[in-house]
Amino acid sequence: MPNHLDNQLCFLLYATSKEIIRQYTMLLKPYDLTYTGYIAILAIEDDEQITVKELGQRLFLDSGTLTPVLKKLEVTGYVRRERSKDDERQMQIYLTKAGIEVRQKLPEVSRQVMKQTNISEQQYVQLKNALQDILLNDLPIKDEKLGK
Amino acid sequence: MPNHLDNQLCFLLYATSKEIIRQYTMLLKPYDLTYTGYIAILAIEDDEQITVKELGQRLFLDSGTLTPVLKKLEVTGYVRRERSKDDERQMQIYLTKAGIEVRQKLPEVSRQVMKQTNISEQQYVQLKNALQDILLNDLPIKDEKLGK
DNA sequence: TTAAATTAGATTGTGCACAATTTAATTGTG
DNA sequence: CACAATTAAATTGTGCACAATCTAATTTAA
Repeated sequence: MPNHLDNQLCFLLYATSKEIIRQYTMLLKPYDLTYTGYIAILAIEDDEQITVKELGQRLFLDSGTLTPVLKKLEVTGYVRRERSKDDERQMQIYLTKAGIEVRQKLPEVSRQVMKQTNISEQQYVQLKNALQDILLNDLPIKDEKLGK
Repeated sequence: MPNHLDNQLCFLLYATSKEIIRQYTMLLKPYDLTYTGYIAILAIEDDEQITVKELGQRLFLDSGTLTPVLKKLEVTGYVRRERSKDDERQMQIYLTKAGIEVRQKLPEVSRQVMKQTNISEQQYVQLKNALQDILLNDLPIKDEKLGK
């Protein structure tokens, strides 16, 4: 790697993240899912109704990103979107039967990517902790979301 | 974090990477640089002529991403682009005087972001090694680029 | 040596990310 | 109550990423 980038943690994060997401994207194509659609479906529990705002908090994404993703998931048939009766500003999102079904198949995709990545259990844990620490420091407001 | 995402290394990589790049982006605005422009300038040595292809190998980016970025850097005045005399298919990219000057100021940006991140030296090294290992496993062809 | 294959870069199309703005609904306050 | 302030989602605009295609230049091989 080039002189001034090889010591840059950010560049490594950026490149590694892109590469792993590229692998997910390929494996998700058969399900007609993008990576963003994938994490959205994972973040919604089977029996849950969730607003765009709360989903955005879970995924660190805003409505500008989520609205088109959720609309596409709706067209594909994995979620439904309904205006909340209580508060007409809110959209209630929930999984359809097809969404619940595809959600059950997704851990296998994750397993396949992790297999290719081929890191040790120890490194996995270290990496997870280090990344959570960084997110904690950079997003102090959202501490509670990381379960710390 | 939501049940099924909190154990997902990929999601942590993705979220952390986005957050750190967002911080870079804010700090780079005064220099009229995006994060992609920033890593491009870092990857070009002061006295170097480099092709789009080789720059892409250093940055893990293709011409579809780099061409518009380099064109914008050219308009801003940080690089120049010239067709190679030897091989008319190649573009030779090199830093202008302004590019060399801004490049010298960039380590300070990186230092500021790392300060906010507030991770220990030990974690920094662990994280770097773990990420390099993953990139190595996922991009076996490009091993030599990681200096391993 | 020239036609086929390869290569470099540019272009096109899709899909995020995210800031900023807009719209509509709700809440808070005098 | 009325109206200002706030809020949720959608919209708009910019800038990547990356696959796929295209074009032009170069290389290979019959």
